[in-house]
Amino acid sequence: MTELLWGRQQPPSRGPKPAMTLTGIAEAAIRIADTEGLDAVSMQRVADDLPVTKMALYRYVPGKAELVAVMSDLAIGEPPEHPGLSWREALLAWAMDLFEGFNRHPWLLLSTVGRRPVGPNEAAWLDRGVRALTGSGLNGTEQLDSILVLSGHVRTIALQTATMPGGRQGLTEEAFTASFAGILAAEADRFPSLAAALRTPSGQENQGLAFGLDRILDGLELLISARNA
Amino acid sequence: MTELLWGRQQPPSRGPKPAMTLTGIAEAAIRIADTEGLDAVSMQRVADDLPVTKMALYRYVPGKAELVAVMSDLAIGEPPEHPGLSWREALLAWAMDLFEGFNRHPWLLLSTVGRRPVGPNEAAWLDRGVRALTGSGLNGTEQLDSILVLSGHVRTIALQTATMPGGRQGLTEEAFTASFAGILAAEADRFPSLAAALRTPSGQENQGLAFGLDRILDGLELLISARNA
DNA sequence: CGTTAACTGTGTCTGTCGGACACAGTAAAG
DNA sequence: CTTTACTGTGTCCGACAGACACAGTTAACG
Repeated sequence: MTELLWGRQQPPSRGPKPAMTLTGIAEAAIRIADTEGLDAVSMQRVADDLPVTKMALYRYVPGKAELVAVMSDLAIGEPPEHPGLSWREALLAWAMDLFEGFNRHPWLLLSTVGRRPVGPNEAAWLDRGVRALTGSGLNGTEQLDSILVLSGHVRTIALQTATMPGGRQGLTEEAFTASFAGILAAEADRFPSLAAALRTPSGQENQGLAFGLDRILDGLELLISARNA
Repeated sequence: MTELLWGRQQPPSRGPKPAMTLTGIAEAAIRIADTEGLDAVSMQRVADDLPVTKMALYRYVPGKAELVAVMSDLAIGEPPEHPGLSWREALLAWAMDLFEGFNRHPWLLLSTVGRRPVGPNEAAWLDRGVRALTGSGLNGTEQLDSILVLSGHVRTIALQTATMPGGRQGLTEEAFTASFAGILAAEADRFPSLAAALRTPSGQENQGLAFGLDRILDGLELLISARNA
């Protein structure tokens, strides 16, 4: 798995030249996932697009899980550079870039859940995040935990706002809030606090993202200030 | 879907008495998911455990997605009560309870991703969370966004630490960090900040959970203090 | 320059999955 | 006692991941 992700495969000397490349296969899979959703990515479907038979793919990829891992790392790509920013500005830009990446490929929210091998691009993202906190007074574990909180929040908001192609996410944002409001109007007495909170008009777009990032960064700033005092 | 979740189904008058109940089916599915993982929950598998034929289940549930929704809401259960706490203590307890719930049923981390209909128990959790912030000076949207940040962080940490039965999560925590460290040792020059951060010894268990919760709650306290000033 | 060995792409097959559909048995309403 | 609605069941289908054997192709080696 890690060998595939990091490109640690020596090219074979004998035998016919491979007609495809691993990245080519992954790019085809990404194209399908972008337009039709992650559920539409099957070995058969990817093979049809290349076009090649399904079993030919297994010469390049041990299984579907590995293909998803490769296409995920390829899709997130390298993190953008933002030189000359303070740690707070850099972390904010990092989080917004990550949010944009999740919006560009919403299926990443589904394919990158749980413990899994880290690919080179994901490692680069982690490196960029940690780099913003070097010299802040936080130790390495705290630096990693900080960007974990940030990325977790970005994921949370992206999952709520993203629209998945292919109907994996059956409800649109409006349908969701509408059905939620309807249920809660009928059961408002059972959930008084929640019903009251839902009565206040929601703010602008992506308010939840900015709100959480501001709170997290405020909390980090408090800790960093205490460390440097 | 919502009708099922909220028990809005009038019992039929004519015909034979149903031999099963929706909750009985969901409990069987929960038992399977707890011991063998979410992937082991198939219509056939649930039917075999009851025991009944697969198609009999479709008399109670329109499809598998609905079954998963029902079993998820049933598994998370009602939130524990913690009377007489400050808003910060109450939110902390709420987050820890949620973390415990995710640890009791790790498959909830997989079955409750993305926009989906809210069940009665999940609504109760939201209500308890929001209740802690009533009277804090935050408006309804901010209250909801606050518990969203907290629950998102709990999810993030639970996903990293939880061990899924059935091998859905192929890597143990040790195997993951070991492979990660191995890769990064070989490519330390490409990711210097990340490599440096990983060199510091990791702290005690669940440090990431406490770290993030402290930062988020600190940030919230800052905002609440500003509002009340 | 042949021979051989390794590698490629392919076709066939199996087991599992969710789900559609028709059918027979059963129990309550009229 | 008939009708009607509901139950559980058996059969069937298409899609899926993947195992396996096989034929064609190309580079290394004698």
